[in-house]
Amino acid sequence: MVKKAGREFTIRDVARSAEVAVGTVSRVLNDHPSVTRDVRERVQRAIASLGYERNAVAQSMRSARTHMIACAIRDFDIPGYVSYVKEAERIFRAADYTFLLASTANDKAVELSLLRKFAQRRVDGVMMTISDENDPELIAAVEQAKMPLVLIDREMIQSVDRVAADHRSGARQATDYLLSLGHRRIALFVGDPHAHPSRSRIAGYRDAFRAAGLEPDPSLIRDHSLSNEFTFRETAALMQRPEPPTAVFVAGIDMLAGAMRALKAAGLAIGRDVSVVSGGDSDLAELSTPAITALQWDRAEMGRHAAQMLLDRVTGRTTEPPRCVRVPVSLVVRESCRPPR
Amino acid sequence: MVKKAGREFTIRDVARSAEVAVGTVSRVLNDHPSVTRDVRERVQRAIASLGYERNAVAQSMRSARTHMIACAIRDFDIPGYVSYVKEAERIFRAADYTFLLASTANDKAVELSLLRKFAQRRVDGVMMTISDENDPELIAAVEQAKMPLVLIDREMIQSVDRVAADHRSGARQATDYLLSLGHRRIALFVGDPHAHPSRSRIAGYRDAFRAAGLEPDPSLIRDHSLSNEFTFRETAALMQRPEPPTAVFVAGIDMLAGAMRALKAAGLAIGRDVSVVSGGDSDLAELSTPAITALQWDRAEMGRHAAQMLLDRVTGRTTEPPRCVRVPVSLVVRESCRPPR
DNA sequence: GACCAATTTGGAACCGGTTCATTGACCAAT
DNA sequence: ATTGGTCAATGAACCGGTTCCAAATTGGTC
Repeated sequence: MVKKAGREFTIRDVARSAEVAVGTVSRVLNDHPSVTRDVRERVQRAIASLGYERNAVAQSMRSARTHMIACAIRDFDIPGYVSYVKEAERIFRAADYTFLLASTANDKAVELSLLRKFAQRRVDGVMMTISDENDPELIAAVEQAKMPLVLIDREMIQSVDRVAADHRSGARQATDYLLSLGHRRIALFVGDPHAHPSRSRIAGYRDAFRAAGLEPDPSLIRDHSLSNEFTFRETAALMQRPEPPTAVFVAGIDMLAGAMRALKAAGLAIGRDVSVVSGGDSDLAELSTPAITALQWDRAEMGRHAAQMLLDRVTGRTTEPPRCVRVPVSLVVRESCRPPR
Repeated sequence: MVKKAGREFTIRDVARSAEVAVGTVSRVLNDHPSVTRDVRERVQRAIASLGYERNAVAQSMRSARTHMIACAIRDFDIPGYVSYVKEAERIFRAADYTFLLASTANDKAVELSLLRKFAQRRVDGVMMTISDENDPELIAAVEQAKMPLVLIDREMIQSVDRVAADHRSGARQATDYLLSLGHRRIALFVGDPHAHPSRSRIAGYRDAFRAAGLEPDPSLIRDHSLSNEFTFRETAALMQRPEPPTAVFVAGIDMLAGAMRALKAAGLAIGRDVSVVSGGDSDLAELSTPAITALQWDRAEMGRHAAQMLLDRVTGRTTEPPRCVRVPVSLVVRESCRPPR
C-alpha cells in the first residue's frame, strides 16, 4: 500500500502533457467520434504515461448520474438467499453499474438511514427489502424516494415495482401436503406478520386448512421473528406440550437450522417423531438425513427480474406504472414427512 | 416511485430560503461551532421545509474523500463465510463509512476490473481477496493501489495489511486427527494452490504426515478448484478407485456439500464407510447425521481486524509498516470420523 | 464614546470532470 | 477569389458542495 504523496493527475495534466485542450481529453475518454486518430493516440499515450485514472466523482458531479445501484437486504449470510443478489449484481455489472450492497438486520431504523444515505449518494436506483410494509414512515420513505426503487419479496406498496416469490401458494402446497398425510396439528413458524412473506405464508396455511374443511389451532401459528434463536426456542417449547404438533412447517427462509437444533436436542427424529417442511431450500435441507422436504423457487430469476425492472427505470426505458412480478414456488418432496403416528 | 420532475434543491436554494450565504449553510450542515443559534435554526427550518438532502457527490468532490469502503469477495453465498463481511460492515457503518460489496467469482479479470473501478470511484479503502497471490499483474495492481488495502485470507504480499485464518495449523490438526484414528489414505481437496489458503492447507497436511513419519499419496491431493461441482466429481472419482481413500478432508470452506452429494450418490455412509472432515464449519456440518467434524475460527474477529486495520490506515491513525494478523483455527470433533475398517 | 479583539457571516475560488458555443482549418462549388 | 459547409479542437462555464479571506457585527474596556 503505497501512501500516495502528491495529488493525483487530472484531465488537465493529461491535456497539458498531450498538448491538447481539456475538452479533447474528455472526448477521447468518452469515445466521442470527432477526434482524429492522431490526436486520440497522443492523448492515450499521455494517459498511459501519467497513469491517469478518470475520477468518477467529478464525472457524476457534472452528469448527475452516479452509475451506482444500491441494494439493501436483511442479512448477508442466509444460505442460498443471496443467490438472487448475485444474479442482480451480474446484470448490473454487465450494464456498467457499480453495485452497492448493504444489510439491514431487518431493522427499520437501519432501513430508513440507508435509504437516506443512498439518496445523499445520489445512487441511480435502489433494490431492497423492508421490515414492515405497513409502517407509515417506511411507506413514506419508499414512496418519496427520489430514485427508482424495486422492492424484493414485498407486495403491498403499489406505487413501486416489486418482485416477490409466491409464498402464499408455497405455504398452501406445503400445508396441503402435510394435511394429506393426515397431520392436523401443524406448527407454523414465520417472521413478523407485517411483511409480505409472513403474511402470505399464514394466508396460504389457512387456505389449505379451509379447503380441507378444517380449522388450524391458532396457538400453533408462531409469528414473531425470523431469528434462529426464536425458532429454536419455539420449537423446543412446542414439542414439550402435552399434545405437541405432529408436523412443523418452518416457513421462514432460514429457520430450518434453528428447528433442527431444537429437535436434535430434544432427541426427536425428523420423519419418525415429527414431520418437517422447510420454507426455503438449501444444502442443509437437501443433504440432511433424512432429506428435508422444502419449498423452492428460482432465485436467480428473481434477481434477474429485479435487476431488469430497475435498469428499465434507471435508463428511462420504461415509464409504465409500477408492477409486481410474482415468481412461482414449488414443493420438493423429500423424506422428512410421514403420516403421524 | 415518483419520477422527480425538476432538479433537486442545492445548498444555494437553502441559502436563499434562509436568507444567509452558502458558506453559512455549509457550516450548519457540518456542525461548525461558529454559527449562532438563531441562524442555525433558520437554516435548519429551510432545510426541512425544502426537503433538502446533502449531495455526497459534490461533497466528495471538494473534500477528496468519499467515505466509501469497497469490499470484494469470492462469492456471496458461501454459508457462514460472509459473517466476517457482516462484522466489517457493522464497524464501517458505525464509523460513518458506506460499504460497497462486490463479488469476484475468484476471477482475475473481475478482480482487476473491480480494483480499477474502485480507484475511479476514489473509495477511501479496499478490503478484498484475490485469486492468485503469485500473479504479477495482481500483485502489481494490489501494490500500486492508491488507497489503503487489506487482503483477506492472503499472506504473501508483504506490502499490504493482511488478515488470514491460520489454515496451515487447521489442516495440520485435521490431518493429525485422521492419522491418529489410523487413516493413511486421506484425500485432500483444496482450491487453486496459488492462493494462501490452499497452499497453507497443503503444507499443514504434509506437516502432519511428516511428523508421523509418513508420506502422503500425492494422487490424493486434489488441488484445482473450489467449486462444488469439482468437489462432487473428484469425490465420486476417488471413491471408485480400487483402493479408495478411507478419509476425505474437504479443506475448502464451502466444499462439504459437493462431497456429501457425491458420497450420498455412491451410497457411502459418512463415518461408517468413509471419514469426513470439513475445512469450514456451517449449519450443514453441525446438523448433518452424523454431524461433521470441522475446522472453525472466529469469523467475526476476522472481520473486526480487517475493518479496524483499514480504518486505521484510512483515517491516518496508523502509518506503521503493513502487518499480517493471523486468526487461530481449531478442530471441532463431531461424529463423522472413525478408524478405517 | 472610542477603540480593539473576538466572533459571526458573506462570498469567491476551488475540486475535476462534461458540454457547448466559438474558432480555425480545410475542401468543394460557384 | 469568395462563399458555404463540414469537421476538429479550444476553452470557459457549469455541477454543488467546502474553505478561507475579508467584512461586519458584537462585546468589553478605558
